[in-house]
Amino acid sequence: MAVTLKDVAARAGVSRSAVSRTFTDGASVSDKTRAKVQKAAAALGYSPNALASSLTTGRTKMIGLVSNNFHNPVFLEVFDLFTKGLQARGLRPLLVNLTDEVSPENSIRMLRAYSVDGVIVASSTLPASFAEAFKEAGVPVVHSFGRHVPHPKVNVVGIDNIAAGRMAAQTLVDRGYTRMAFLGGPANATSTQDRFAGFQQVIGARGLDLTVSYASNYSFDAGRAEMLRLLQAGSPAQVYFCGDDVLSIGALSAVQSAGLRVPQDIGIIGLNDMEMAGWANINLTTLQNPFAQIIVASIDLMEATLNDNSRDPEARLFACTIKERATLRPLIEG
Amino acid sequence: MAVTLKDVAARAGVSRSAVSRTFTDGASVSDKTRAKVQKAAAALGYSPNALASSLTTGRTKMIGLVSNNFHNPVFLEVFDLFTKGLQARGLRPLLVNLTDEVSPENSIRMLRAYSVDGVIVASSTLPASFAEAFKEAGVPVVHSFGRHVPHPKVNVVGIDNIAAGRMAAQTLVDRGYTRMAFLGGPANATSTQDRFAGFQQVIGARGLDLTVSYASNYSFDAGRAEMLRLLQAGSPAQVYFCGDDVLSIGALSAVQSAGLRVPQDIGIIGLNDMEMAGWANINLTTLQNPFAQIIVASIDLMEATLNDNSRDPEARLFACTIKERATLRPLIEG
DNA sequence: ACGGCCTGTGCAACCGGTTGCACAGAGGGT
DNA sequence: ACCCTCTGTGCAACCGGTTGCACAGGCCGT
Repeated sequence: MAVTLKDVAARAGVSRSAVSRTFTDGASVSDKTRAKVQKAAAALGYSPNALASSLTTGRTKMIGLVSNNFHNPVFLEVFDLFTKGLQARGLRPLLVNLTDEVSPENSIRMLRAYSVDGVIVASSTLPASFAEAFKEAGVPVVHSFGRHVPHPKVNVVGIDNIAAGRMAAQTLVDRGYTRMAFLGGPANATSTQDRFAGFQQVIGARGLDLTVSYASNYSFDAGRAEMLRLLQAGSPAQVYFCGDDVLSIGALSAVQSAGLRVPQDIGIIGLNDMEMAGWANINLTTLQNPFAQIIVASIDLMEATLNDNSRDPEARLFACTIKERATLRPLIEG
Repeated sequence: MAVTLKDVAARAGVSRSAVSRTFTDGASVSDKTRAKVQKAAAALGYSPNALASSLTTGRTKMIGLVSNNFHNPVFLEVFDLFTKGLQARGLRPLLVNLTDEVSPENSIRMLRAYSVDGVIVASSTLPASFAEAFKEAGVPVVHSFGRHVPHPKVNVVGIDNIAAGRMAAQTLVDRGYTRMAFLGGPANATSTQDRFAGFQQVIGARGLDLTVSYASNYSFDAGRAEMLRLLQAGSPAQVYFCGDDVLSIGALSAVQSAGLRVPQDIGIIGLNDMEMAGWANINLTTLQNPFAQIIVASIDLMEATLNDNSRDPEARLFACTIKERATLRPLIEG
């Protein structure tokens, strides 16, 4: 059925090695044979079998793209950028949906069976140990959107969550808020903890009011439910720093449902700057997560690790920037 | 580095064939050798190389998942369901992001180089010819979210767009609307054309008013822009059937920005029932696209075609159902 | 004319598995 | 004791490529 090396060799009247060499760059072939081979290959519609060659070269150019975030719309943007970025470098994403699995064993076995060159764990909610298990299995790995630590065991790329917390706090202080609240994502997520730590640092240093609560997960419903609960409980804060845009949008809808106005009665600031945050009916002030930079850096790091799997793991982190829209009261001048 | 068949065979004191046979079901091995092999394999942490075996079996269990819809949030749900569904059957999705590519040649070459067993084209905006090119190249293919035709050249699974258009129209008629409008997606998309045809059938038969316009693409901004234009032009219709939920949400925001109320001043009905449509601050009445069914059917059809690539291509189509929320005036009783 | 070098080619072994075939040996029937 | 069948195993060839090595032949300098 499929046309192979041998067919091309026969038609071109050369050895199989000659054909193989014209299709691997850096190999030495004369112009004459190369021309013959290319003509025969074109006539037969031949293209080399990447998997067969991986058997001897040890490279498949496939990268496992592992994630468990298939419900937060920002991850569609993430998958878009990852697939485009990998394709642009000749790498192929083998997508793995973790869903309910928390232990990495199955994924490791599967991805090794398929001889992926490396694995990118794209998740803000998986623990560091997950990515580390791949490294222990000898698979080059990058954890994207993971927690930043000074000397990580595996490559990690993400935002500086502590700095982001500080930035959010400073933004609110500059606008004259005095009674703030933190409405985090799941309390046990390291990103939540780090953001809160940074937030608290700045608020605490000023001696301002700070209350804390957590949504059960990163979703609209969880954000709305938690904010409704807070409003019902009475005496809400002046402004809420939410763990994520989708949570913010849920909170926003709760505030509006309660007949209160944003930002006049209650302010909201999110984090991520997902596409939807910019929609005219939402117009959320938020900290912009530099997705594109993180993804480029992740792929860079992946390539570097592929070239030298013994290099020391590295943490690359990026700063968020504030994206001013319409859910905070204006800056106080002077 | 990696442990191979040979290592296991040596440790278990059997031939390589024996090892191979214990890992392929249906092969004849005695309980005694099987036990020996499994013990040795476990001790060495062996797992078979799927790509090497594909060389002789001709099956990789990899499926190309090709799409160009990386901006419509419903497709995150689609990818979630596809990856889970494929994984559950032991298939591995190799994700291809088409982005700006419209011609299938590159994808075909690439996917053949990786010997995928089949290809699922998941796109509502690619022409039928795209999927057909895979079939011509000898690759089993299913087009999900494609256009339904009675005798398709390739397997196609999707919704009955004409019936959906009729259902939308009937829903509006039942609520006493008399001046309706169709606010479609891109005018050259077959889904848009079919939905309009069905819509027009019912409206026309009653002699009711119908105006038509198109958004430049399936996005919030396009929906909002088009609706703002319509409102500015004056004398809007009583109700709009939008080509897609994300378009509806854009239109909804435009109506609200103009100071009009939904559904009192203007009604809106969408199509898809994306997660967001159910959010409390949107609450969009819409036709529910049976994603889960479509995806299960697509994978079923894929498996059937893998087992017999000469079977006749088949079209499976599913009906939408109306999801009542709050953007239409209530039903007229009696 | 001779030796040395350099380029390009083919042979054959190998990557990690699978599988048709021959055959050893156990077990059963008479 | 004999023959037959049946189960399980190993050998070796093969899947579609890559690559170390030997070597043919051309070219150069002297």
